Amino acid sequence: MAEQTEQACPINPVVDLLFSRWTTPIVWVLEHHGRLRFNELQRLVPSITPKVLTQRLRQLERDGLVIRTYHAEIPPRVEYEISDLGRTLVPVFRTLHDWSGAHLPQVAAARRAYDTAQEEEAAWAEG
Amino acid sequence: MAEQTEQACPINPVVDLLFSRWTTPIVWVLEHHGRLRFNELQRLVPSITPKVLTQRLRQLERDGLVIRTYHAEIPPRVEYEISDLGRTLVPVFRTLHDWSGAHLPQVAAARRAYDTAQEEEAAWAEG
DNA sequence: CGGTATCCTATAGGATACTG
DNA sequence: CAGTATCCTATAGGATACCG
Repeated sequence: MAEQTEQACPINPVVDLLFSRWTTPIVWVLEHHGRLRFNELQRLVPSITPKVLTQRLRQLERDGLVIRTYHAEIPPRVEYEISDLGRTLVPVFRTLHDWSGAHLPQVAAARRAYDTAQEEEAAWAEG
Repeated sequence: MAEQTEQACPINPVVDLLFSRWTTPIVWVLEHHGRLRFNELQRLVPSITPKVLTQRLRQLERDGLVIRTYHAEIPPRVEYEISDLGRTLVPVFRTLHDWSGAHLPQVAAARRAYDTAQEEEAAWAEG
């Protein structure tokens, strides 16, 4: 199935890579705060649980977007930072951010229009 | 939670809007084939079930990215097409596509490196 | 400190059958 | 034709507790 979906939409692989849940907040925070320790990340990415944070960080590390550095001290210290490859996402994120600024209000308006149309339709069906 | 995640990452809303599952293939196909009927869409978006296709199309219609036209004929005919707002996504998708071409190979290489490192570590622990 | 382990639930989404 | 309706399952992810 994945292969066929890929064929129908060439950006599907990059969507899976970059926009699975929690990945953008983590990359964004690392991009803006530099090196961070696990607990700092957990504080800066609100309401993420340690389990899920670990999962996503491992995935991002494997994908080469994030670098994990383990310092064998007592107590142990682990630092996460964005990689050069991860930094190539900055213009991508800016594109998305720009699109948001320009067009999210239109989306909000479309939703309002759709919802009121639905309500009117329901009211009409009612009586 | 959604609000806090938004604060941590300003592109989170647009990610939720554009990159929830199935939305990019649908928008992509509509963008490249023009007007399509429900069953044509179902054929062009491989392996999607009618239930899920309906759900996503309703969402895209509500968000103003897709236009649904109902022709009250027998048999009924419904056409879906991308809206002007939806067409503003073309440069966004191109950005993602360009990033893929430039950097997905690096991601693949990073994964191979990570996996072989893991294997070696496992082999070393084994003896 | 930086995670694991375990358990649990909620939701997305698949399969199948049916209908105005 | 263009969907609904129903049932079902798999997975993501939350809560909590624990560990080297």
